[in-house]
Amino acid sequence: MALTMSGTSLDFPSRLRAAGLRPTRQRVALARLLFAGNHRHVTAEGLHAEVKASRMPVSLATVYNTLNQFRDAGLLCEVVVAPGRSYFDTNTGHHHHFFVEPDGELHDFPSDKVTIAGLPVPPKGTRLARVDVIVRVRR
Amino acid sequence: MALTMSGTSLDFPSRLRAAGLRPTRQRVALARLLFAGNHRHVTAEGLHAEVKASRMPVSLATVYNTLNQFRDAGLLCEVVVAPGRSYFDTNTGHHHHFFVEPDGELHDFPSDKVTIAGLPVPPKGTRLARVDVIVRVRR
DNA sequence: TGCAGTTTTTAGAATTATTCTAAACTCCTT
DNA sequence: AAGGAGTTTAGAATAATTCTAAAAACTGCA
Ligand SMILES: [Mn+2]
Ligand SMILES: [Mn+2]
Ligand SMILES: [Zn+2]
Ligand SMILES: [Zn+2]
Repeated sequence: MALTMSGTSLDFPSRLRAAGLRPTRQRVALARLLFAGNHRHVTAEGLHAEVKASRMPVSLATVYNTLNQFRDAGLLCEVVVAPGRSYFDTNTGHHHHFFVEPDGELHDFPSDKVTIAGLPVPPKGTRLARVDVIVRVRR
Repeated sequence: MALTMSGTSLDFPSRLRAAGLRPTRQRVALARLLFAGNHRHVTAEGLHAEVKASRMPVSLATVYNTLNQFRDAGLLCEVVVAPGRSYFDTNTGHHHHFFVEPDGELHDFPSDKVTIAGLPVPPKGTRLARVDVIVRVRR
């Protein structure tokens, strides 16, 4: 019995190939930082600082490229909470966020306990893509 | 009987003074564009383009300054929907938004018909500031 | 109405987050 | 191993926003 988390494996090269991405050293290094443990909310700068501290540094341009590719491949989603502050979120399931100001921390909360009733129908000619709820809290 | 909308006046100098801001020509011009009609969602660039088309152009720096001051004074609120895209909203009451991608249009919908139940309590040491709901729709 | 003092405006430089460019490098198939 | 497509990278470029500091305008008071 392999030591894996339910539903995910630590074989990042395979997971990247399955997502249609070549498992390069850089992408595997970033995938490990992102997907080896609990769900995370990272900024490009933050992830770059982390990977720079490792034995296998990656350029900032590659961090941006990779985060965008992971998002486009559905491995991440992007959460915009403040002007010029965009987080990449390893939790791609339905959930919502607490945003703690002024620290800028972002915390998940499950959407299955939350009920949103009475949403109006989308404007003519559009269809629903996603509902984001951001609960802004202050210290 | 004066020709005013319920609850607001078109005497922008007075409204600015009431908000603690000197009624300069630039601020009055921008206030007229923002508050003379229905509620609006504007970007700094968009508002700058509008005022440039008038007889009384205003520098882009002043548009930014003024939008930030109006927001700080409670005359506007700021809505962030996409990376690098922040809207200033003349509707400062409780309400939520449709965001139409890829156009970038933002539409209000009233929050009084919407019920959000089951929100978890804010993290220890924080208290609720605001709940933003963004309904993302696509053409 | 004229001044003085303060606030505001402005052009342009600076900053920040992000994307682009194009040359060097790596991965994968044969 | 070679070839070619895909990827990485440093550095330049772009876009949104803020900062700087000098000029202009507002306001209260003479
Ligand atoms: Mn992006
Ligand atoms: Mn701002
Ligand atoms: Zn999340
Ligand atoms: Zn609105």
